[in-house]
Amino acid sequence: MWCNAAMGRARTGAGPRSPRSTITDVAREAAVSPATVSRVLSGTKPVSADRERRVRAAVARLGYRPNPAAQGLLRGATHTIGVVVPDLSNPYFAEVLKGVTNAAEAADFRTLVADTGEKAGAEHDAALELSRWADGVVLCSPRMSHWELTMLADAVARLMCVNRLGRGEPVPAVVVDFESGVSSICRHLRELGHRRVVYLRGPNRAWSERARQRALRAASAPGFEIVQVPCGSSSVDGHRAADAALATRATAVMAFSDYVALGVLARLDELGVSVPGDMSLTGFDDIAMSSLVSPRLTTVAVDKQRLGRHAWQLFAASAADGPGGQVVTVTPDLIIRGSTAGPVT
Amino acid sequence: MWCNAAMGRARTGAGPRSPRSTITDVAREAAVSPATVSRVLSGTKPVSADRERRVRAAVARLGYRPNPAAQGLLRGATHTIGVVVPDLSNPYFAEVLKGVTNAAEAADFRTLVADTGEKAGAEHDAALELSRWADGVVLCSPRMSHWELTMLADAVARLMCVNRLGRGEPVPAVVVDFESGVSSICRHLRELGHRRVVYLRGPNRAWSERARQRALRAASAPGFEIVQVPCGSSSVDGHRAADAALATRATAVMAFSDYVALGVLARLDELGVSVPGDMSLTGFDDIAMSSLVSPRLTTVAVDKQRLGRHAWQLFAASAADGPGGQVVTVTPDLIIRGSTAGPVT
DNA sequence: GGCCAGCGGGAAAACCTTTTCCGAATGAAA
DNA sequence: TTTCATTCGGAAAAGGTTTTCCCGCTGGCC
Repeated sequence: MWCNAAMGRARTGAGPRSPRSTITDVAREAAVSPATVSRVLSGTKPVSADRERRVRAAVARLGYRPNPAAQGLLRGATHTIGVVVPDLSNPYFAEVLKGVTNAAEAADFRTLVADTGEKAGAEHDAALELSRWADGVVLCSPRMSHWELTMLADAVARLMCVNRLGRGEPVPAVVVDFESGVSSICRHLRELGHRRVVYLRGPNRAWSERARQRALRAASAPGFEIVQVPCGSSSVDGHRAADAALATRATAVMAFSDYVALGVLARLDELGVSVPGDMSLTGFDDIAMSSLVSPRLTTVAVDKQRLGRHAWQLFAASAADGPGGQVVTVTPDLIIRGSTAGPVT
Repeated sequence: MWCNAAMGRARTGAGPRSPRSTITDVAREAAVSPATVSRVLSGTKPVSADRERRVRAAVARLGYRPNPAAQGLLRGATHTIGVVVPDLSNPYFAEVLKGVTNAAEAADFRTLVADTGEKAGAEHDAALELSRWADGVVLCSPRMSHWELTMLADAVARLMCVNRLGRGEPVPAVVVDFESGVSSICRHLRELGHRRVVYLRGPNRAWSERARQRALRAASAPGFEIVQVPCGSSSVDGHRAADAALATRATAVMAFSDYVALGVLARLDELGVSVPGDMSLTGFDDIAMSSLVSPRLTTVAVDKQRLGRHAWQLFAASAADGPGGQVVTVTPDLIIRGSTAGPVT
């Protein structure tokens, strides 16, 4: 199919530098009007068999493909969705992006991506810029202020959030039920007999961190003490914070994410602290690597591509309905592996 | 800056559903012609101070942003670059994408992304589709046939490859010097005293695998035997292939990639085989996780974002020069960590 | 004081596609 | 044979921006 087009172009001797052929060229070549070419290609209205054949032949011969800018201009829509992520190096966001991209592709949409380099200040502008080109924008774990997000929602017609949910933020969102995840972990550790555990905090500005805090408050009780240590969201942060965690004399470490947990695990290994013998360890997210390290990491599994697919569905829904602050919640599952055990007594 | 625009829009009471304001609206608001508005915004020609002030005020009040489709239509260029990756879940490709995106952003370009789901058959069509929208397309580790690539180069004006280089493929490329990397690993293992090592093969269709094969042929010699075992490119493949590798009675395993090596490491751990005590292990790429596992992985470090940046530079260069089959080679560095040691004798 | 140069600004064309509107032609029915 | 209905196809407008072309005005120089 496509090879006809390519070969046709090659046969004409037109190099890739030659200006792309337009619908008018095709029309002239097929001795019909541009309107007829458009009709054949879009199937809007029936065209006589003879003309259709001529048009298809001309299209193949010239390697014609409609100019999307012109289509976009006319339709007022670009068939493109934008995704803003804090950091493409982070597999979590890459997976969400993949989920969006695959869903978009299936609907014949393109995906524009912007990487803000973890700078919260860049998120607003990136989204605004993307919204010029895209019909809608997905914000991945945005750290921007409530105020900025509200402004943005006002400027961008079809805005969706992943893992960010605010009261009074009228933005459709798909969120992981962090509270349920953290609760499962707490319950698991308590049932194992832990009485004093340490939690390594993520970035304060992250909405997901605040959600975790709510769950921690609910879970802490007499006989189950939770000590907090500031940390961050990367494995390097975890590696650095491990010593402070040890100093708390807790028997288990709950890390903000798998990433952080892997950093902790590496540091504990360096220090000769056995996991789970001397110290239990849990993560969050279930990234691919977590089942490949030793011991395999007890964590909470989130289907990240699914988050992306849901975000796409919110986008698709926003075409029909008005802009409703619809929320999809994805509940993660506790995966008990080898990094947790009862405390040494 | 941006908040003026947003607030202006909010102040007018125009919801996000209202049609976007056009240059004509701004012109009417500022009591000038559309041409003047364009000139103020682009700085093409000087405009009197008074008019300029009026135009800027109107732009802010209406929250006007030029329609990129119209600009693209007129300029014949979209200020967009496309990137085709086999799998966004693979951090290697995500990093390359990040490199391209960041460089593009700096030049005020947008980035379109397509994920082919590791299906070689989808690459050609994805690239062709992206080329409709983008001014150029970067192909990441394409597995398509030589023939398909040649066809594609003919149809897409500004095509660049990452980690794919063919004689007679007139496509600018940035490639890792796999042969140098594999040679370093072989030399390292031989110096440690290994005499019989196993290589876990990657996908046959991958160009990088063929480059590795050339280096292996050059390195194999009497007294340094290289046994090959088919494997694949994922950690799951490595996990599966570990048993076959053990059966070869080699003293070291060279994996196709870090990913594969991590799978091997996990399997060896399950089997109670000590690394590097009983078996040495090497990877390729130096992904983030490789310095976090225990033992830390001896590997070859490739700066993946740099690959992306170089791809961008090739794109930028292709604007000036004609389409030359320029090639940038990035030489990776051997990183000796804890997973290699002398063989047990 | 008159003429020329230069500058600022507006009108309009061009970019490419889709879609509406209308005309023409063909077929059937009266 | 005439008329109406139906169908197919072409002409043209619209969509938003940039840029060229041209006009008018002002300032300087002779």
